[in-house]
Amino acid sequence: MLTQTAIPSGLKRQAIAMAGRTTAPAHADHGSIELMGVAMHFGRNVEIYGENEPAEYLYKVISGSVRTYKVLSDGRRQVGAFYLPGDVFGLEVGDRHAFSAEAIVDSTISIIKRSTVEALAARDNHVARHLWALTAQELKRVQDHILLLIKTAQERVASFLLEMASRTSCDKAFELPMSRQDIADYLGLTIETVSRTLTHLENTAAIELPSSRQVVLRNRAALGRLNG
Amino acid sequence: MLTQTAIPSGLKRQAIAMAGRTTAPAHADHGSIELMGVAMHFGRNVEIYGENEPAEYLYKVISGSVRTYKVLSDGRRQVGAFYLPGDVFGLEVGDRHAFSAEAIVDSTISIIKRSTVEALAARDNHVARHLWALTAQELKRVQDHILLLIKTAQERVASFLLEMASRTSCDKAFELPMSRQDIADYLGLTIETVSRTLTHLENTAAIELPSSRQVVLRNRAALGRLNG
DNA sequence: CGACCATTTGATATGGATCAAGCGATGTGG
DNA sequence: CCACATCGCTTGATCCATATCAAATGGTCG
Repeated sequence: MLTQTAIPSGLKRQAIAMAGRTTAPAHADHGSIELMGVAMHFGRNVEIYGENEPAEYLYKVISGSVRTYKVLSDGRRQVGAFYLPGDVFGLEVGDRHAFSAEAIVDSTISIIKRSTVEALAARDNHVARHLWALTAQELKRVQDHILLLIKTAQERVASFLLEMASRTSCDKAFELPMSRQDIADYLGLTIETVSRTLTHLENTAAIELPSSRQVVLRNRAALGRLNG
Repeated sequence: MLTQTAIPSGLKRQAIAMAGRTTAPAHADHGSIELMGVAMHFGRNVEIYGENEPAEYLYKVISGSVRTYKVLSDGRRQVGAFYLPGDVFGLEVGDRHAFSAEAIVDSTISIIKRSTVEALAARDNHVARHLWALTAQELKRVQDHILLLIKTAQERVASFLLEMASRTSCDKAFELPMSRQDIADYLGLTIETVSRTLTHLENTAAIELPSSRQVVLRNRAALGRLNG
C-alpha cells in the first residue's frame, strides 16, 4: 500500500505546521486518491506553490480557501480560480505548475505526492479515469471563466456571486473569503468597478451586504437575468 | 481489433461526403487513436456538431480548419478555439459537447466513435493517458486564452498573430483561414477594432498584409513586446 | 487613541464600442 | 463583357463603460 510516511520536504517553508493525516484507509480503493494525503496548514497569503515550479504534489482544500494566479510582466495579475473546501487543485499534466497558488485565509490543505497518484493510476484504470475527470472539470471551469470575461461588469459580478453562492451551498447568504482585489483580478475588472457594482446591486435590492465580506442574495432572478 | 466499419450515421446531414479511411493500421497500438477513424468532408460554415449535443465522436482535422464557439442569449458569440490540421477536438468528459463546432473553410475531418476510444482506454492505460494528455493540452490552451482576454486590444491581436504563426509553423508568412469576425469573437473585440489594430501594426512596420487573409511578420520582437 | 489596511465614493480620462460610410473583390445575370 | 448586387474589410466620427486618479470612510489591531 502506498502512503505518505514523511512530511513532503520540498514544500514551502512558510507552511506553518503539519496537521496530521487526513484519513488512513486500510487499503487504496478506486477513487480513494482524495482520502489519502497529509494535512498541512498554510497561513493567510502564504504561497503554496509558484508558477513554473515542478508539480510534485496534488492538493485538496480541507478548510480555508486558495487562489491561483499569474502575474504578467507589467504587474497585472490574473486570478485563475478560487478553491474552496473539497476542491482539488495543483493537478498538472506537464511537469510544472501553470499558475501560482496562495492561501487566501488560514487554510488546511491535504497534500499527496503526485508520483504516488500517478503510479496508482498506471495500475488502476479507475484512478486514471478519476484524474482525467478532475482535469476535465477544471477545463469546464476555465471555459466558463472565458465566457465571464466577455461580459459587462455587472454581468461578471452577478455571475461571480451566483457561482460563489452555488459553491458554498449556502442557499442565500454566504461569506466571501477573498478581498475585492482578488475578485477584481478574477473578473478582469478594477477594484473600484467591483465595489461600485456591488453597491449598485445592493441599491437595486438584488443583494445585501451586511459587511464587505458577507453577501445575502435578495433577488436571485435579477442576478440571473444579468447572466447572458 | 476495433475499427469503424460504417459511416457514423448520427452525423450532420450537411457533411458532404465520406472521403475514405484515413489510415488502416494493422493493429491498435498505444496512441494509435489518432490514426484510426473515418475521413469526412465538411463545407465552409457547415456545423460539425452543436452545443449540448451528445458527444459521440472524436474529431481530428486532416485539412482545413475548424472553430468552436458558444452564443450567449443576447447573440454575442465567443469563439473558444481554432483547430488546424493535426489538431484533435470534440473531446469531452461529460456526455455532451460544451461548444458548437463549424468548418471555417472546406475541411476534411477524421472521425472516430467515442465509445471505441473509451473502450480502448479502459483496457489500455497508454490510451487513457493519451486522452488525459489531450484534455490537459486543451486546458492549457484555454488558460492562455484567459490571459489573452485581460490584455489590451493591441496585445490580444499581437498574441493572436504570434500564436497562429507558431501553429502554422510557417516562420514568417502565413494565411488566416478565419474572417475578421471570427478573430474578433475569439479575442473578445469588435471587428472594427481588430481591423484598426491590424492596420496600425502594419503602419508601425510590425507586420505586412499582402491581402486581408495573408500575414507577414516583419518585426517579431515588436509583437513580442506587446505580449505581456 | 492612532496607524494601517480594505473598501467605498467622487471626478475625470480614455480605449474600445457603436454608428455610419466607403471600398475592393467576387460572383451573377443580362 | 460589363453593370450591379453582395460580402468582407477598412476607415471615420462619436459615445460610453470602465479605468484611472484622488480622497474620504470604516474596520482592526497594537
